[in-house]
Amino acid sequence: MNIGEVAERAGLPPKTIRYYEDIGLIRPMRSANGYREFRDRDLHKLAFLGRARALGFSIEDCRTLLALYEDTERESAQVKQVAQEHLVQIDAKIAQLESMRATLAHLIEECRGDHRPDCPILEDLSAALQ
Amino acid sequence: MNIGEVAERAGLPPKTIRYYEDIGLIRPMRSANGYREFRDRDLHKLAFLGRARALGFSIEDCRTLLALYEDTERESAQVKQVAQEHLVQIDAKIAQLESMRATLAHLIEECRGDHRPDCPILEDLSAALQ
DNA sequence: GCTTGAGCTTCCAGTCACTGGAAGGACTAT
DNA sequence: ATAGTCCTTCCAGTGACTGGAAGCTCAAGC
Repeated sequence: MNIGEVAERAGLPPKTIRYYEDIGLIRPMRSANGYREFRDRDLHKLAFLGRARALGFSIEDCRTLLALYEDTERESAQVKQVAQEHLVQIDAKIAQLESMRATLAHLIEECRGDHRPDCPILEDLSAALQ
Repeated sequence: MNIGEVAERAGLPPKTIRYYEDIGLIRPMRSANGYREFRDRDLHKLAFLGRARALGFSIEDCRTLLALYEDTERESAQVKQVAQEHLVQIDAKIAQLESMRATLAHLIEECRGDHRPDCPILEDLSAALQ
């Protein structure tokens, strides 16, 4: 398979696939013409990466997960730990966004949003000292 | 005020304040020795920026909000619109994270996390191809 | 055989909002 | 005079791509 076909099937842009090769996540073969030649195994890895990225794992986490995936001697505890640490990060981000959301939604409610200049949103932002 | 004091009082690192000057958000004066000389107005702006950034507004949004803040002729509707668009983005991010969280939490529950290699998390990731 | 267009290659630069570090000048206290 | 802290500028790196330029390869049609 060339990069276009594998991109289609893995659901990743060709640019991203080249980038993943650059950083050593995959190692496709090369045809005589210099084109990358992807095998099923590469496609499978790329799909794995796409799914892991969609779950928000960092590239370094993906590297770890891929290594665990290829290691038939792995202990599932190792995988679970990576996933649990990621879940903690996700929860932290959600909490931060919820907090922003609450403040912002409150300010928006207070603001009349008309042609007059007085605005509780700007008042809040400008009252940030202390 | 020098940059150290204003950094302390605005709650922003000096590096960030220099960066904000670089991109034209603030324009502190200069003392004869080449040091930046911040006035109350600059401090106020920096605190405004810190608060807006803490609410997740992008730098470009901050630029807009700061301009509206300084424009006594503004209509509060303009401010409200910027804030509402930002709220939509926050909601989208929260939804995305909640979706990731749900999938990940489910997979983590399923995984025994012991010394054996079989792992529903890796199985899910590797089953990404249709 | 030639042309056209799509697909592939590499390389460089840009994104966003900083952050770290180096090299060196200015100020303060002893 | 010295030491230590604060300030300056400039350059490079972060994460994970993404856009674009310049050029090679391939398949189809005339």
